Amino acid sequence: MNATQQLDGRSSRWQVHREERRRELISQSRRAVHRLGPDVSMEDIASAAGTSKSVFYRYFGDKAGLQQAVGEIVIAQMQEKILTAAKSATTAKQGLSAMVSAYLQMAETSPNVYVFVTRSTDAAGSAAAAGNALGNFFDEITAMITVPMRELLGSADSPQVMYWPTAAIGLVRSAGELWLATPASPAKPDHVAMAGLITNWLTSGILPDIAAPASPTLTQTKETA
Amino acid sequence: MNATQQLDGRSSRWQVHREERRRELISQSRRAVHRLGPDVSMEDIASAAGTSKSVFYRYFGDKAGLQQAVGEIVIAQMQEKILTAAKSATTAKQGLSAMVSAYLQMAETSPNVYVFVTRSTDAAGSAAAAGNALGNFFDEITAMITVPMRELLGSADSPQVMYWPTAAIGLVRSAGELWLATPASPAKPDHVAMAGLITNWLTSGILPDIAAPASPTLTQTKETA
DNA sequence: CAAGCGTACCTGATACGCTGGGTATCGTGA
DNA sequence: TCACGATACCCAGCGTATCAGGTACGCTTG
Repeated sequence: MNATQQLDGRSSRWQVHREERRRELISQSRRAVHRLGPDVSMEDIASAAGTSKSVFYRYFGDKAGLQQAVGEIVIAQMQEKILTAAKSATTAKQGLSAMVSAYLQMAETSPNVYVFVTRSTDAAGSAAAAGNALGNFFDEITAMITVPMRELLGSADSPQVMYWPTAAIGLVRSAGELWLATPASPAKPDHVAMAGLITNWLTSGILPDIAAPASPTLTQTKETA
Repeated sequence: MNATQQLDGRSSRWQVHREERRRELISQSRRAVHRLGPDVSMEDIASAAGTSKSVFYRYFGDKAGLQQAVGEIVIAQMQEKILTAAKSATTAKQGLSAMVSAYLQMAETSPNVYVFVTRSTDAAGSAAAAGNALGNFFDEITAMITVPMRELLGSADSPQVMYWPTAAIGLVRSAGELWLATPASPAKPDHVAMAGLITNWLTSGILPDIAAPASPTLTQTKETA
């Protein structure tokens, strides 16, 4: 019971060390995944970090914990970028565009880390848990949409607030991953153009593109305007 | 060289049997996954089908092969439902709505099978292959949107045709899985309402819901009208 | 033409290798 | 003494190898 006190010098001495070490382990993991791919084993991650598995299991519990820890770092960096962009944004659409752009940039920075962080690691069980515990990674991103949207709409439990943020993330994710996997070519949109396309699809849907079969340049212009 | 002929009756006599058996194994697998969850081992599937692993590996190569085989059956059933609904559809939006509805119904029929079929089984490797080889399951569904869309727009390689179908599937998938995982409550939209919401988001985006914070009923009406 | 043997292929089962996640044991340093 | 960290270990699960049957086909031969 006195263990809850944590006032023992022999305990508190480790606190700072643990936090520091944890950050270091996460950073090393990120590098290892970036180099070795999203399917790295815990053992390979550990040895790439110059230590052994037991350390990682002590710090993160299991592999899902490590994925989540790395994911939080990645999200934090993304969030930072979004917040600076949001300062100059006036409309909700501009804020959304900033998020899409940040998402693409995150995935682009290291596809391996992106996949690693994104995979849900099952962990859950039989039924439809796949949708619910969607890895906690997307949950955090979803919250970044849900919160502003809720105060924009007022109603807290409308189907829009309940489902649209998740739906939007799904669209961004799918389109982004395909874009990421597409080999470079003249036809491939660049980062900005892709973010514009996606943002327009989210806000206005596909009908405008059907009604007026505009050139991609036109569509892109519509976004930046 | 005469081995390429393959006219030997000792070989050909198995053709019909193999096809029949294969269908039976897929059907048994579907049942087994439905009962035992999406994480069933090959051994459990085999014993549930009254046989042993070796048969399954002979017929499907590996687990990914089995997943794909089951997936094709599921897609075929879904496609059948869509085609009948598409006969009475006149606008592209109605066709889209039919697809969304069919997708939701498919997932709803057996969440376990849905998850089993949906999971990509990695199989791919290091880089951004996750987006490209998205399991072949979503690829087939994507094609169901791409083909009509291409002839509607004319241009075959516009970014819209390249990316929107995948993006749309991503939206449907995310929203559908969250909807599936949501416990039943008065606030939860039913099948039809959810399909209407999703279809509207795909065609018109979220702006209409923001500009006029309509009640869900209104939004739903807009779709059925 | 018909009996019979060899052939091609399928079936189902068990045993095994291997990888990878997660745990328990034990030595070590402040 | 206590947390740390490395090694050894366990276990599940995928995929492979091997083996003993079983049955229709087809070619040969009397």
